[in-house]
Amino acid sequence: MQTRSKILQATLELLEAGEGGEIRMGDIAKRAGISRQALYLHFATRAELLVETTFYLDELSESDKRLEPSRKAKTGIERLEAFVDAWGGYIPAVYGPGRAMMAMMETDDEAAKAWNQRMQDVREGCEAAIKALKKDKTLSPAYSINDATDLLWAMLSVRNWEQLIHQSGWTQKKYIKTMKILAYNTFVAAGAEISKGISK
Amino acid sequence: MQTRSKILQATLELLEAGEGGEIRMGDIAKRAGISRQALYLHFATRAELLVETTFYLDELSESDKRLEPSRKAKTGIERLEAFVDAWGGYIPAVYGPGRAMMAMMETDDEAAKAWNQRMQDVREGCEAAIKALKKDKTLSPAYSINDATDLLWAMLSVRNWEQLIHQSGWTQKKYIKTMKILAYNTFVAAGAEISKGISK
DNA sequence: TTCATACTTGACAGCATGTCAATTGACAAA
DNA sequence: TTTGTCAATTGACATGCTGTCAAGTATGAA
Repeated sequence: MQTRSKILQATLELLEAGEGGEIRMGDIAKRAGISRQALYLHFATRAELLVETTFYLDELSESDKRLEPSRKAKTGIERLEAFVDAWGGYIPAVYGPGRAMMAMMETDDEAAKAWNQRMQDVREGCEAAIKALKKDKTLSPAYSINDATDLLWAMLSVRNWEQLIHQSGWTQKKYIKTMKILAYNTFVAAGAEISKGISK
Repeated sequence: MQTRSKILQATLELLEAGEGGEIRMGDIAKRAGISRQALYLHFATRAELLVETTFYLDELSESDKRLEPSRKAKTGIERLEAFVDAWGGYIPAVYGPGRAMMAMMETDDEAAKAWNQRMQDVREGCEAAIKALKKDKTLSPAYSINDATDLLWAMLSVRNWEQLIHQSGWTQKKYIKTMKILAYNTFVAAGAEISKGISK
């Protein structure tokens, strides 16, 4: 049972560092200090290994704890901001495995389903924030709940993060700060009281 | 010289239809009605073929003509809207080849450079629109020119379109309409006169 | 001592890209 | 008519990856 963890750990490390190109099964084996075949004793396919790696990552980083402030928020505005903080702050960690999974989506149905499931969870977070705004009557009248959810989901997508960080060279801090402003300006109805978190 | 066109046409057709998985060199050859090896007589690598296909597509759809209304716009606000119309309307056509190119970016430097170059062109379009707003003093004070450009670029990215159309199931019409509203609300300073184009 | 379990070693099939060499067929110029 | 060139064909092959298979090894428990 220890080998399994060694494999997952090695996979994670390679994916996080992984600038140049694809990570091969052989690379992971080497890093974990075992034979390539031993990988297949624990994970039937590359896709399965990647999926399990994302679950492993969730355990490691206690991803549900990150969402606590968002769930505890009193107002819709606070909830929106807390969610941007929580998920936006988690993206850098998911990005390694996520990139690999997204690359596999073209060819591998298994991987596609797994990744889409995880992204659906994020959508639910978006929806909860939007609904909290709606409940407070601070949701902008420009969008329905569904449209606002879709839009927020797209804004906070891994691809969008990738674009801003890697193509535009933004820092993580700038990303969070700007996404908060953007989310606020987009979804909070004009005239709603200004949240303290948004200062400047 | 005719074979070359047949190849490019076949590639385009396959990429446009291409729902299921990757398009192989053999598939393209079959579709074009020639041998797989003949492809390599015209294009050294798969990456090169894809790059040339995007240029071919530009010719076919007279992509520069699409941008004319944007360049001719009198006000910054009009220019922003026209640009969203032009590029947003072109995305469905680029998406087929684009998806293939983006998938190759992980592994192929050549493809990555070519696609990034094309996306850089889009960025210039974004920048021009933002600068036009700035010139009119209708750019929202929340963002610098660079940040606004990066943000608009991300909003109008192919990935964002993909997310909204394929994950959220939006129609193209809804996409254009909503992106216009979003761009307007985000980048146009409060108090600036309302453009006719944005009506409902 | 015996047996099961986890791992290793090495070979191999499948499948894609890209290369190479020999051949065919058409068309043009001497 | 002959010769040369050019585009395309055919078929074999190297490479590099994933995933499979079979046989062997080490460790620890019964």
